[in-house]
Amino acid sequence: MLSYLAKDHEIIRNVLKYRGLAKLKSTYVDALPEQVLERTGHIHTEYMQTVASTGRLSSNNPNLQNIPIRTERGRQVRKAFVPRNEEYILLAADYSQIELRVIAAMSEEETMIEAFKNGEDIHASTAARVFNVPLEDVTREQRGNAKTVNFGIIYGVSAFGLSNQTDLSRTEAKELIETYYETYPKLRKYMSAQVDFARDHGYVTTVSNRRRYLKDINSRNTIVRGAAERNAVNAPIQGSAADIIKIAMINIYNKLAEGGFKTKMLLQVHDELVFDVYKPELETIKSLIKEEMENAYALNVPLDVEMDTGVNWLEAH
DNA sequence: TCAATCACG
DNA sequence: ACGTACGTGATTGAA
Repeated sequence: MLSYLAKDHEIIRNVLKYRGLAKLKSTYVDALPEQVLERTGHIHTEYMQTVASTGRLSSNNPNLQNIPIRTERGRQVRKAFVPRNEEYILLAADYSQIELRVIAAMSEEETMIEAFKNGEDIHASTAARVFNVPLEDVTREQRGNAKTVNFGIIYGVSAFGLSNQTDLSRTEAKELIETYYETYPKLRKYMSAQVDFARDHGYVTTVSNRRRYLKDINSRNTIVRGAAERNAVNAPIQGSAADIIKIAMINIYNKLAEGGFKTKMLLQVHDELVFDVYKPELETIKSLIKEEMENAYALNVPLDVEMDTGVNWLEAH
């Protein structure tokens, strides 16, 4: 509501600005130095394996999966995460668009699979198709709207939700969603098949057969049932991505141990792994990690991993 | 103890 | 007519 009103009132913009700064100060700047363990000189997060209903990890005490990156002041916090000493460098390895690749693979949507096989910018590619323009004529706005739909689809967005998230009217949003499904017809089939499966069985599954039970899937309350139906679509996507990165983590852990490497795996942030790399091992480690992450699980689309190094976590992105 | 807010993917 | 995009954790302030 305040974001909505901000355009008309300076005081509301200032309230939001203050809150943003207060958040950074209380949650990160003040709190994190208190979390340094005296014995090691490091912050030690705790990973929970049985909290998130989709199979993701969660992180607490402190949460290191929500370190700021979206604002300039927030990025200054991320800079504080550094290698153990000057003989080491941080390496961040991210799965590129893993959830969209998973939904493309599970739905066997050929057009989207082809786009990934060709190494296309999926949001631009989607924009070109749904707005029916050549790839090189896609505007920033069109790509932005296509990106919002691509993400929204994974969550089961409505025309109302999409219009709130973009500058499109409800009617335009509805048309865009319809065109999207005409562009990627197997996606709609897949989503409705997941909901049907959930109605019959009471659960849905990921690529490695992790289940999420959906007790509300046959509820007579349309609101409650609608939420369960979105869960039926989203959980296999988010959960399969979680399965894949967990397999990669196990294989990387074993490879690091077998190879007697000094490099250590430090953090997991859902589609990203962060390593403290012993500099002489860097080139070996980079190819090892890329190989293990991209081949952790064979889908009918390629997985792509982007990596970068830096003297701090911000620079490694 | 809970809801609201806001940090992340 | 209704409500309206998934998954988390930390902090704050009121109940």
